Amino acid sequence: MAGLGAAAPVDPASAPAYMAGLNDEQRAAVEATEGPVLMLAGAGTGKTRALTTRLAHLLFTGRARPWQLLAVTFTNKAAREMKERIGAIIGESVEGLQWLGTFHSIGAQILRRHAELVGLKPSFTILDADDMVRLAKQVIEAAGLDEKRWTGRGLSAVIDGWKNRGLTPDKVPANEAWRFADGKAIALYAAYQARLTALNAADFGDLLIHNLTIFQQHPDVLAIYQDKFHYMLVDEYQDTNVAQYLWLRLLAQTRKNICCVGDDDQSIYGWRGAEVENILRFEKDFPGAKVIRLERNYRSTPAILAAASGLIAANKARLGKTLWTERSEGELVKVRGVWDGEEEARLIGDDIESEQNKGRPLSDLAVLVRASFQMRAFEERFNTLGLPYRVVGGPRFYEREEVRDAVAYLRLIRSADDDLAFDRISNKPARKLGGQTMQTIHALARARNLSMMATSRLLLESDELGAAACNALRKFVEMIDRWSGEIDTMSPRDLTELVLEESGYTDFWRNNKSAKADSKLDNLKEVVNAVSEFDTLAAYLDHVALVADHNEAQTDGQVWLMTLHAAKGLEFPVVFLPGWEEGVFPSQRSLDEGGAAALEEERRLAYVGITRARESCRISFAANRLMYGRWQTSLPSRFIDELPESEVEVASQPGLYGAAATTFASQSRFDAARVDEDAYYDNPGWKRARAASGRAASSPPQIEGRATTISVSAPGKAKFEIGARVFHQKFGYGRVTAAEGQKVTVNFDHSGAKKVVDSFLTAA
DNA sequence: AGCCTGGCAATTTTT
DNA sequence: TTGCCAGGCT
Repeated sequence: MAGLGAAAPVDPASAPAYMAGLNDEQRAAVEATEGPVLMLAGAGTGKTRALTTRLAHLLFTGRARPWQLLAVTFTNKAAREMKERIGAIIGESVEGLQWLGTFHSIGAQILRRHAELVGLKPSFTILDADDMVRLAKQVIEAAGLDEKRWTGRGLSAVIDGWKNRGLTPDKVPANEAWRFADGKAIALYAAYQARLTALNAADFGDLLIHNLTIFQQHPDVLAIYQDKFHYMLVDEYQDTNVAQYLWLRLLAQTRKNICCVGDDDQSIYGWRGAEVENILRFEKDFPGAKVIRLERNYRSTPAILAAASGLIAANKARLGKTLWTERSEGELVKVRGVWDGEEEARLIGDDIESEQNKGRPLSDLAVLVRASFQMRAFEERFNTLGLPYRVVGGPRFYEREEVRDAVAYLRLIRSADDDLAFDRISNKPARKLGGQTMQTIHALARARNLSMMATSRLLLESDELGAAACNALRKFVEMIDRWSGEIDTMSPRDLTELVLEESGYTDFWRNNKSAKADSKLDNLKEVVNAVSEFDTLAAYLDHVALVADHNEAQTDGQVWLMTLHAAKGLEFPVVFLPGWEEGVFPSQRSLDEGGAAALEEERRLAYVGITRARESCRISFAANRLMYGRWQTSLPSRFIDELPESEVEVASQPGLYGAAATTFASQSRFDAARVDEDAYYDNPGWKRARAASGRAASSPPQIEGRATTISVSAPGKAKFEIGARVFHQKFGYGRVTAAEGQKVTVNFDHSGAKKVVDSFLTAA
């Protein structure tokens, strides 16, 4: 984006240089400063640019000072990027933009200032997802429930769901109690919150929920912030949950200068509480809102855009946008069917090598999967080919055992009441504080409602513990006390090094002979490095809790491998989208849990996947897949059917779904096998087929193009009688035990009962 | 305290 | 099939 550099000082009166190069819509989005604005920004339409320019514009024109801008994002990465780009435009420090950050970090900032209003000390600890689960587990244990049936994970999910909706325990509708532990859910939630308060801790959800409580109960405090934030900007608005929505609405109430940016078609976090409804409803929530659509796409070829648009058109709940581009024709979207997952990995591996031979850097290529278990096949293939690849996501730095342990020491030093930290490291490395002693401490702590550290001190004054335990505990407590005493005298880095050495924690891993020990020690060093960048231990600990990502080395020359979720916001010249099979994508599990709404979300995920591609998008599916150690036959994803044919080039292996269907072109899009699926009559492919054959279709999708007539063979009757001996290429010989349309259950001699499509079978 | 073994489950995971 | 967890064993 030329011309946006730290350019000349700008006279607010003249046409500002930073506006140069913006298209009309982007410019409108920048200039519509007053009142509510919804910026509907399609994939690849220059959203970030419009948004950062808007903020720069507000500053340049003197409408706001940096500290009067509230700009919220979901990720630290987005916040960082925004800061950098604004800095590049205004050509000066962006230090003053203290209210540019994630919902959670801003929520935490506000909460620290008013913590006492919700019963916390300003030094409260921020708990992450893992801590939440542990705490939930303790609550379940304390309630005497069956811990096998009711897990910490389960409870924390329920609580998190309520928090996403802005519900404190007193506000949860009574009829939702059934959600956990036979109606005890709400009481458990209340107990969980009580524990948090006792621990002087807040979980992620609390960072916003407590804000809401404070705003609602203390209008004077709310007024401070309503007054403070002259202009508000929200990125990825389609991903906001109810709590975030309420928070925004409260803050925007008086000045109403709120600009929400998002794309309803890219809402893929519904399962985490995001409400697409928030964006769909914006104009009702903020009367008089201007809606600005960014529809000009600077990223992809027309075929890619048309394929994505055709697909997403099948969704009902959307505001609707039409992406367009000035780019000229490129290659069609490729759809390829293969025999099994291994072959799919081979195909994509070959493609990658051939792109590489054409001189394309590997970092131009990305493989995007629905779920991480799908990555393994590719990793194996890439390893055999010697293709360097890079997995994005996966276990993160601050989720690793050794890192969490190290951090737990620091947490306990900073905040003695942090029982979760106490629990975690009191006997790691082993220092003779075994289960017996811990139980005594737990019991007393619960009875007295004291923290474990406080309880320990009490116990040391008594004769409750045996001499050995007493000694061990005393040593531990004294050690922590000694370190705590150094918080203000030592640098965070020195203190961390001291703690890791003196506690014996480093030795714990040095003495560990397992293969992992080396990398664990490296990670501990990395913690020390990370701490060095902070002036105070407190600042570091907040960073750890809120900024879970850790700078990873920037590498080139590696193929990207990641989930579709992780790919949102990224783009690549060549994108591979494997695993487009019913059950995998759309994920059966999603569909089971969320029904029609979930299907739409899966479709948006597909849309996100396709729109990541700049030049080439290659979708694939396998007819057979090894899942959980069982071979499953699978049908091509309905999303493949929903791609407009004019934009797609299909190259399927012959005979995927039986000998009868060797070429799809003259049959249905792929094979006859799918014809019998009941759902088939409802899907757009069928409707299109009917429309094409001149019969009335209930709602033919409005897809333009050189659509060819699709002839669909009549649903077949079961070809095999129950009891018939059959042969299957993969499973060998077996006997038919049940038949339902073309789905036949066969008891195979060697691999047991399986459901297969009858076209795979031959009489034996 | 650490090791073994059976049972059970198995997306996505911005903070 | 793998991988995690809890409970029992040495």
